[in-house]
This record gives sequence, structure tokens and C-alpha cells, in this order.
Amino acid sequence: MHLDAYDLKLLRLLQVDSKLTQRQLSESVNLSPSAVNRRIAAMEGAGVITSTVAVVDPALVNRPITILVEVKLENERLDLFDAVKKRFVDCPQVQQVYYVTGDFDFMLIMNVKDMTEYEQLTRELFFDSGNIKGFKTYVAMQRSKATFNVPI
Amino acid sequence: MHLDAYDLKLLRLLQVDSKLTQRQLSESVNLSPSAVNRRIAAMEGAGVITSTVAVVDPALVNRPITILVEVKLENERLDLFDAVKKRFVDCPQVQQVYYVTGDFDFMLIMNVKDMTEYEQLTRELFFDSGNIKGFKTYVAMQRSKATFNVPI
DNA sequence: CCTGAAAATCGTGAGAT
DNA sequence: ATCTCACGATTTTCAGG
Repeated sequence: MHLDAYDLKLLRLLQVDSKLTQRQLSESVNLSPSAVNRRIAAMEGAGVITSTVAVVDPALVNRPITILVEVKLENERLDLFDAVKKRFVDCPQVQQVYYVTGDFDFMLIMNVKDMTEYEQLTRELFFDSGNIKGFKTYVAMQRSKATFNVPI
Repeated sequence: MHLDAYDLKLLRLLQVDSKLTQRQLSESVNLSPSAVNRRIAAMEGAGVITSTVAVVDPALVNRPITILVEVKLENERLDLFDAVKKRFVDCPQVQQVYYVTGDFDFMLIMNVKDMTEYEQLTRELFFDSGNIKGFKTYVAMQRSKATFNVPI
């Protein structure tokens, strides 16, 4: 899908605040509300906008702890790799899963209510899972920025 | 703010899809639309819902590369620390900033269009910045999960 | 592609329980 | 606290340029 300057401007606005009305957006970008409506629908249809979500403050729902985990695999055979990845992705406490190359294989970003919960999860995700050579835990002291905003 | 089971259910739904209408939400949780409206407004007011955003697919807007960076500081004196942190947070290509303790001090998650852009940013953020002892770059081969969903 | 208006849907507040 | 109802605003569709 081709995105022109109007589309990019809409994306820039919407990825910061998707509750702006189409009327407000139309004034910001100098289009009619119906043009804005059609463009947004097209971007949703094309998958440019993958979803629209409410962001919840984890501290205010009793899940104050963010943890970063570097995971090293034992064996990178594809079926084993996929099994581990699925286990990570399917875990509700795991917010983000990155596969990288280098000193470790996966980087996980997790959210838990306390360290006890984290310890239980390490058992499920790492110890009982097989194929994990090791993992390194970093507790986030601060989460100074947390967005998926694309610089466009 | 106290959150009851209705609120938590609303959050669970909204952090996956905030475009659900209040009518749809009211049917899912068995409340009237106006009760849903009031609860959502209260959660927004209390900061439980910090924002509502559109999530953009970075690959479809020509920014396909996600990079993880571990940053080690030279000096952790508070004013120097804050200066570095501000530099990270203010950079549009930096999506997430975590301060941790351990082998390194900051973990950054960045989004760029190519490695050239990343190299330029390393210069701005790390070399020219002073107070950076070193950094380690990991290019994400896969981003298998990318949410901020809180498990509630 | 756009605009502008009509139609349908939605969000919101008032009043009652 | 909740619900129902009604009003105003918004979204969405459609005709015409």
C-alpha cells in the first residue's frame, strides 16, 4: 500500500492518541472527515495499523515489576526453536519476544506482580522447558519510555 | 483507585482492542453502556488507562529494523545520568528505555529504517554524548511478540 | 482521488431506581 | 452504585464533482 503525506501525518497523530475524532484529525491534516475515515479504514485493512489498544499503567493494576531476560538456547534446531518461542509468546506475562543473534538468543520483556511470580515463571518457561542453556535476569529499576511509536 | 472485576474485564478487552464500542463492551461484561462509559472515564482520569493508541506495523512504513542496545555508563552521578536518559527518551527512534542494574545500565529498544541510520544515531547518542563507557548492539531477527499488555 | 450531505451509529448526561 | 432514555456528536455511506 502506498502512503502519502496525509497518511503519514494521520499515523503520527494516531499512534500517540487514537481517540482524536475524525473531525479533529481532518482539521489537523486539512482534509474532510470522510477522507480521513476512508484513509484510516484503508490503513487498517492493509495492516499498516495493526491494532488500536488502550495502554494500561502496570503499577496501578498491581503489576509493578518489569523484567528483562536474556535467554540462551541449548539447541537451535527449528522445531525445538519454535517450541520454545511458542512457549514464550503464549505466556501472558511475557509482553515482548525478540529473537537475536549474539551472546544470547532471545530477549524477553516481562511484567509480573512480584518476584515470586517471576520465579514460578522461570520454572515453567526455562527449567521445565528443556532446551534452555541459561538465562540472565535484569529487573528494571525504571521504565523511562515505553512505546512502539514508529518515527515517521 | 479501586478496580473491581468489571473494570479488570474492561481493561482486558480494551488493551487488546480499544475500538470496541461501549455497547459491545457492555454486552461482554453485562453492564449498561452508560456504566461502561463512566468506568472507562474514571480509569482514564485515574491514569489506569494512560493512553489509547494505534499500533503501526514498522515494516509497512519502511522502518523494518528493531535493535536492542545495552548501554554502560561511565559515571552514574545523578545529573549525568539524567542527561543521558533524557537524550535517550527524546530520540524518536528510541521506543523504549529501561534502567537496570547488572552488567549494563540501560537497555534501549530502537526502530530504524536501515543500519546507516542506526550508525548515525550511535554517534549522536553514544559517542558524542560523553559519559558512555560502551554499548552492545543486538539486531532483532524476529519480533515475535510486541505488546504492553498487562496480565490481569 | 475529493467534498458535502444524509443516514446510521455511538457517546454522554439527566432522571429514576 | 445501577439502568433507561433522549439528545447531540460522530462515524459512515453515498451521490456528484
